[in-house]
Amino acid sequence: MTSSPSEPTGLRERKKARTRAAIQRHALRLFHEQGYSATTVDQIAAAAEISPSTFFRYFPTKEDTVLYDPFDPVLIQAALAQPAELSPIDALRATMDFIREQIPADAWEDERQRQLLVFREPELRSAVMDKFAEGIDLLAGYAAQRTGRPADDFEARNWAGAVVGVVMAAFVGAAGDPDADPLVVVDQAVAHLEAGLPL
Amino acid sequence: MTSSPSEPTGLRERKKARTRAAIQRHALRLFHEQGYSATTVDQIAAAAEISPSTFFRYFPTKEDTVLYDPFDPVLIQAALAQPAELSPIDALRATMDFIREQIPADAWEDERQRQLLVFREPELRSAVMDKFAEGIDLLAGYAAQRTGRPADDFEARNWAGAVVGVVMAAFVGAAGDPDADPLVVVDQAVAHLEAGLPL
DNA sequence: CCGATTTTGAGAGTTACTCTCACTTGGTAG
DNA sequence: CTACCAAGTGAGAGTAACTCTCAAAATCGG
Repeated sequence: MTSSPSEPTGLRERKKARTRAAIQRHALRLFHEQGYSATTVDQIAAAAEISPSTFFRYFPTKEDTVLYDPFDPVLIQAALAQPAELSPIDALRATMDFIREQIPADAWEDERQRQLLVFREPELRSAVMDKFAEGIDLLAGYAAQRTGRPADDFEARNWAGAVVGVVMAAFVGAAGDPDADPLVVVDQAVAHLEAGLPL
Repeated sequence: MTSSPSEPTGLRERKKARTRAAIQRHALRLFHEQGYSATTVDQIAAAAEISPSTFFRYFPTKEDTVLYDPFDPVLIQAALAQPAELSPIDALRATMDFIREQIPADAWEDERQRQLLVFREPELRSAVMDKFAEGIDLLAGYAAQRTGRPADDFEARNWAGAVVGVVMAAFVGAAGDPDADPLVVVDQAVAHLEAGLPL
């Protein structure tokens, strides 16, 4: 498959990574073909040519095959790398611009497919919402640090809640629309938030 | 055949309501005593003196014994009853005041216990987050209606997302603190949101 | 090449949930 | 009062997501 750019790891680790990727790929394909709940772990294991017990060594739950977002760590890295002069919200915007420029279009398309699946299946939706909630903690710490406040500052938390909420609304609203670009929608949402949410 | 069930006075219906309440009561008690995942449906059924299959006739899933919020419909009713002159956010505040005045203290205490449980158990947390997400749709429609906008208005949705996000942040932040009064925390959160989220 | 470590597969066990079927019980009409 | 119907119930079989254990196989370090 895709040749790793520079991974001087042992054969063991490469094989592991390949198996992991294979499981995820086959899982997503099967979910796409038959739906999430109609696909059993046994089917995924069979498709990836591993035993069912091995499946659970790679993914703690069936959900996790879909839930893992490869861009999450990239995004966090980019956010932390923003210049300190920027306000939290400007830093956020700059981070999104970074994504727009750095992520190749086809990878982004895969990611969109994943998002669509995740918002369509009710079982997965709730798991994703929980990830959003985790995002509040992350963003709150980020905002607190950037504005020189204590880590558990109430206003920083509140701000983070509003940002995540606005993003959540955008995603939930656009869940059915396969043509909506999440980045654009989030951009608009953040702008409206920054303007003080005029109604 | 009797086709006007406007009066819930049959012996059958009363028994049903009693069984339902008994299941829920024993479920919550057992969850409190042993933890949520350590409690099996069979145990709940045994405690409520019904067969396991009957359990699922009353609650589609084990989660649902905890997830049902008795104040939800009351809250929605109260929100809809607010005078039209109030801005969406003032209407919201007035609704919370209504709760504060109308809900008896002991019922509210039970509700707080339930909330604590729900935010502590990771399995339940994600389900609750999904309920929050549903809240966005509800609030968005509410705000749109109050400001004379189309039901799917972007800014109304966005506003709803921010409000729900802020509330979510408050709850998640106060999840571990059994002394925090949710109403007070939400009050502060909404005030900060209204002030434009200064950081 | 050999011994230690890691990874894997087979299989048994638990639990949430589904479905079917026969039985009982509450409500009602004659 | 009786006979009948529909609703509520329990027993039990079945499925699927996990969990755990143990032994075989692959990989690695020396």
